Amino acid sequence: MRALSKTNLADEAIEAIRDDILGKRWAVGEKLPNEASLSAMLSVSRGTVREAVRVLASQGYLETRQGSGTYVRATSDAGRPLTMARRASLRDQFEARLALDVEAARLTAIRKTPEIVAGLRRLLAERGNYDGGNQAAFIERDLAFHKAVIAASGNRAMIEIYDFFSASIADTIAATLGKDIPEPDMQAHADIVDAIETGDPDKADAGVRRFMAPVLAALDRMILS
Amino acid sequence: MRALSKTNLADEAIEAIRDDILGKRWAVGEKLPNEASLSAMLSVSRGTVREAVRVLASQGYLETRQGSGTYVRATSDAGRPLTMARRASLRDQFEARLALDVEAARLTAIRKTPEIVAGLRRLLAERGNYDGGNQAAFIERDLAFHKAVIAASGNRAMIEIYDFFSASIADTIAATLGKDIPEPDMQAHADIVDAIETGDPDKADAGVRRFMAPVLAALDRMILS
DNA sequence: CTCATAAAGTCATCAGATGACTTTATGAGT
DNA sequence: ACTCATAAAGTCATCTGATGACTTTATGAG
Repeated sequence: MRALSKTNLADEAIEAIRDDILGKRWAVGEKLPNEASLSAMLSVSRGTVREAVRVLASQGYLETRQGSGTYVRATSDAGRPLTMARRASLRDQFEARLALDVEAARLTAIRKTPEIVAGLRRLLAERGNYDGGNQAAFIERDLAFHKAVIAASGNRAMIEIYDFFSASIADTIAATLGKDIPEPDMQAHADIVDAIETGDPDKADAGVRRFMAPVLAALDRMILS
Repeated sequence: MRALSKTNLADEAIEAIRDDILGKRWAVGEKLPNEASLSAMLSVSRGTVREAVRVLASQGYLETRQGSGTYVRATSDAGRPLTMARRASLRDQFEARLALDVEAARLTAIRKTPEIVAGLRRLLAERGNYDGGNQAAFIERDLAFHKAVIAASGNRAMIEIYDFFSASIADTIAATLGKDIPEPDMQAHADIVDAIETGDPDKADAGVRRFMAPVLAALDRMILS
């Protein structure tokens, strides 16, 4: 390890600056030295410093304000763990997805509008029941419904994470499991929409759990067998 | 929306190039035009192109080989959404965290062992009540308890995401809010452990919601004021 | 003391040049 | 013809210097 940087001053600059951020050399909100100073400190040109700073800004560590300076936005390493979350077991991923599905259904039940309910009913109708045909297409239609529920919750953080998981789950299914997906429970799905329409978070909650339970049970059977 | 880029050619360049990558303009492994050409295409200087390319390389989309060229490494978008989740509002982040807290408490109630319960009680005792002292330290002790619940659930995916959010939330609080954190509800916390001990998922669920409700309410007040 | 204005500080971007590395073309020797 | 060392061309890596735009601070008149 190490010493793998023959021609890459910018990457070294990135590491040096990130280490200082993680090492709390500058507090959150504090201003970094200006580009000229960093350039001198690291013994690289201003252009190289700019490339490093822009990468760190794109990763959420820094924030640059023209005319003012460059500031620390976060001193944590968050964001990196997520690639690990994707490597968790499929069951764990489904369980995490369930947590989001439940909470989003609750929120949507509270924040619902007639338009939202109508949209969900339309998506559910389009989804239909699995007729034995193109499985990938059906999964996509099913996912469109669930994403719509999440989107209707209005919670951006949950939307992003759900996207992350659904993509990851779809990949895993395609790569490892193939056909053995449990039946989709149309009635449970319809119940969820009904609960949202009547504004009952607990019923929406229960509906989500009901439709997800057989999926998790099926996964458990696969793990045991 | 859009047209929010007064002084940020590099970000526009990043988007333009990423869109072309996502739009499969160049296949995986294919070589991009050289820096001078990209510079001309986008009507920006080479330095700006380099900043954009380096960001995309740091995100896994591109790979540069000195003397050879710049190549497409991946055309998928997985992993990117999470950086966006961090930019969601603090309330959204808390709500997402709640989803995980609830589900983890449920799972832990089902999968509990005497050792787990004892560990949680110990952490809760260490946490204590907020005595007006070092706030950051208290938040850390509080977080240690919640993380232990998540860890006890045994769900790796949720552990990783929780880490992601708690770090992000801690940063945001430190940077923007300062002192106005709502009271911690010790009784609700103790109730959670009790519910876990008796193996009652619904009670654990309710306990989590009870302790989190005032936090979300406080955030709503801040948004309104 | 207030506030408009000037000055200084800093990031954003550009242009040109040199070095280092990779790929391709060349051509002598076999 | 074929091989292969070498030259040439192409490309990224980095540096230097300069100008514009924006923000913050200092200034001074009222």
